[in-house]
Amino acid sequence: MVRLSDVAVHAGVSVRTVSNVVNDFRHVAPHTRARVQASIDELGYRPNMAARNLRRGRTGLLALVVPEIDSPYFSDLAARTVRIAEDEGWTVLIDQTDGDPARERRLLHGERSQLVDGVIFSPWSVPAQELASRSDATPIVLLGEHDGAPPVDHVVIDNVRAAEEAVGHLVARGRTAIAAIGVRPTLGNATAHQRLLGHRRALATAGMEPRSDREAPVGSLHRAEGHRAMTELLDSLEPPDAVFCFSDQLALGALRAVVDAGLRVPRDVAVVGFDDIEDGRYAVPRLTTVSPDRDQIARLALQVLRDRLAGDDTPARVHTAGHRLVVRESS
Amino acid sequence: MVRLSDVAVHAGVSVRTVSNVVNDFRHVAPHTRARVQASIDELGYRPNMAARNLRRGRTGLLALVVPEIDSPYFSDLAARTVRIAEDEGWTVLIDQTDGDPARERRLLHGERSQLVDGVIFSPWSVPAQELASRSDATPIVLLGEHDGAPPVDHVVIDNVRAAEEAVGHLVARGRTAIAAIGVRPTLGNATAHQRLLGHRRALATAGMEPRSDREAPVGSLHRAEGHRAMTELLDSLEPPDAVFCFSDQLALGALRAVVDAGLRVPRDVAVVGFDDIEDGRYAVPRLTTVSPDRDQIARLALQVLRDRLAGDDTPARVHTAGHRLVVRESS
DNA sequence: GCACGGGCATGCAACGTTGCAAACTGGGGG
DNA sequence: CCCCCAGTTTGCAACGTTGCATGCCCGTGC
Repeated sequence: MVRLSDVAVHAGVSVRTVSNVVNDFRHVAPHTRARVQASIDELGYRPNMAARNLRRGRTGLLALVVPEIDSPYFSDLAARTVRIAEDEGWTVLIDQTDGDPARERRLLHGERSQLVDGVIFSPWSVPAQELASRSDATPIVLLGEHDGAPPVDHVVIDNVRAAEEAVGHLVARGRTAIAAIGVRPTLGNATAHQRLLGHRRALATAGMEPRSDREAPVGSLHRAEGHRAMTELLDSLEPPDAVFCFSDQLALGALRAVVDAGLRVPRDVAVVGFDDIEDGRYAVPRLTTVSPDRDQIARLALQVLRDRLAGDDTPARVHTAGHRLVVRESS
Repeated sequence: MVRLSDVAVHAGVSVRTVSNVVNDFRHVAPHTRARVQASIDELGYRPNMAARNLRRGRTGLLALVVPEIDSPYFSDLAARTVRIAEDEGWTVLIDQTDGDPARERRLLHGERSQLVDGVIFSPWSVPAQELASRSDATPIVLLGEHDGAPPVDHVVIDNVRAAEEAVGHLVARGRTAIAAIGVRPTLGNATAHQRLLGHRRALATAGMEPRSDREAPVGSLHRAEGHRAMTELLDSLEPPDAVFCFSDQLALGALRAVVDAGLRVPRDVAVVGFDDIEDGRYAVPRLTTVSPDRDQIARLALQVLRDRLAGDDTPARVHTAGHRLVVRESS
């Protein structure tokens, strides 16, 4: 390992001067800078991050905690976050909870606290009240709503309104038996609840009765669950002619279930998803969906952390990112 | 921030003893351990990773460098790697190159070298010879083959054989005009070349002539390119009746192109992909594909790094993971 | 000619931890 | 009764870096 002192000896300057060159300190004479830089290059010096972090009290790392990195929505979000964070000089560490409450809890309460400067947390099963009782001092920002507005910064989209728009679109298309897939029994996850609320509101606006047998719960947001739920809906006495799914993954599973039942989309059943994942754009038929502004979500989350790290101690706020309904072939 | 010394004062022992408790050192009296642990819990002590890393000379971090985290293949691989690495006490940092040669180069030559203990690198555009000239001492393991067998550890699958099996399957299905999509002009990426080789071999075995107008190059491995390439193939004078795509993403794009052309899969054109991403399992029709054993890939890569960090300095080797052809509806 | 100031270079100390080796304890054997 | 040893605890130093404060040098202005 090459240290600053090695470079200093090689260049015939002090350790401090080498450090000044490495850190682009202003007051370094051009020829000194050039000489030191030459030594750095020749010796192949790399700053020791551990030492730098220790001295600076910052690591330059952020944790992005998601239920699963291999779900399209989160991998897309992760990719954007990594890119945007990099532009601001941060490196992102991705943590996967698999929805495991124990793991979420550990990460929430500071498992990474001395390793990262801040945490972007997408909770799955940890209840809101527990978020509030967090004692760790590392700045954190939550993705997604949580009931009871815990005193933690949030980045959200307007899920109620988005769901309302999606279902309103189905109504406008003349659908009369509109089901929802994606209801979550877990209280912790308010996102599903908000979307259900929007769904019901749109039905109410259209003068339709919400029917609990058309609000299908799921165990996960994966395709398989969408497939299963849709199959059950189609097997019911009064099958729906449209379905609003709380994720594109569910929608793609549902799409497949419609095909498996010998029906056509959108002729027999219209399908709308949520998330705007790439698969939906290439599905047959192309999936109508709600597209959250992920870049804005990532940017807002990073901005919150940046502000908090800069000493901003105003009360926690909720930051709302945009969304839009993208109508394609499936509805 | 709570330090070891704070805990030491609180528990009435030396700093070193607290450290011994934190690190599960054997020779600590049970009652001492209990008392120290109580202080740790009460004060909410968290080890300072920067200091620990500096002292130990290890960070416990690994970098996983992939072209893009939001492509299904890599996000799936990343998810598995993170899980398996965690079991071994490692934390994985995911780096995204976007296929940018400059960024690949930086990461290859040690941009992260003082931050991570090892690197799992999935190169995209950096040529093999440059891999060989790597001077950085951080252990590295490459995913995917590279011509010229540079002196770096590799984890691969037998791409030639896998491609041969895939195309052989199309031959067995009675297809006579079999195209390939995914040829890469870049010399660096030998994977595409290997798959093309397997494709040609299978054709030769079946007594068919390889035709360069049925070997479609692509600019990326995304759906859009698969769509474009397939559209062009279908527009040719003698359109193929089957296509082997070098990735599932390409295959899904191709699938869509067939539908857009008013044709049916597999009746008019059979489609086979490569990677076994989840979307393929739910596509309409379900995609036939080559499924690499990703868990084995991740495990092999981690094992290589573990061995190298333990001081193994035997010559670099090539480690081959398994694969299998999964026949579904698209062929 | 001298004082001053801005640009530049440096020495010292400290960040929080762990490796090392030494020091202490109590119990059993000589 | 003393010594030895295993078990336990401790002090010291060092990991490589950067903040702070200081000192040096040279050019400018009086």
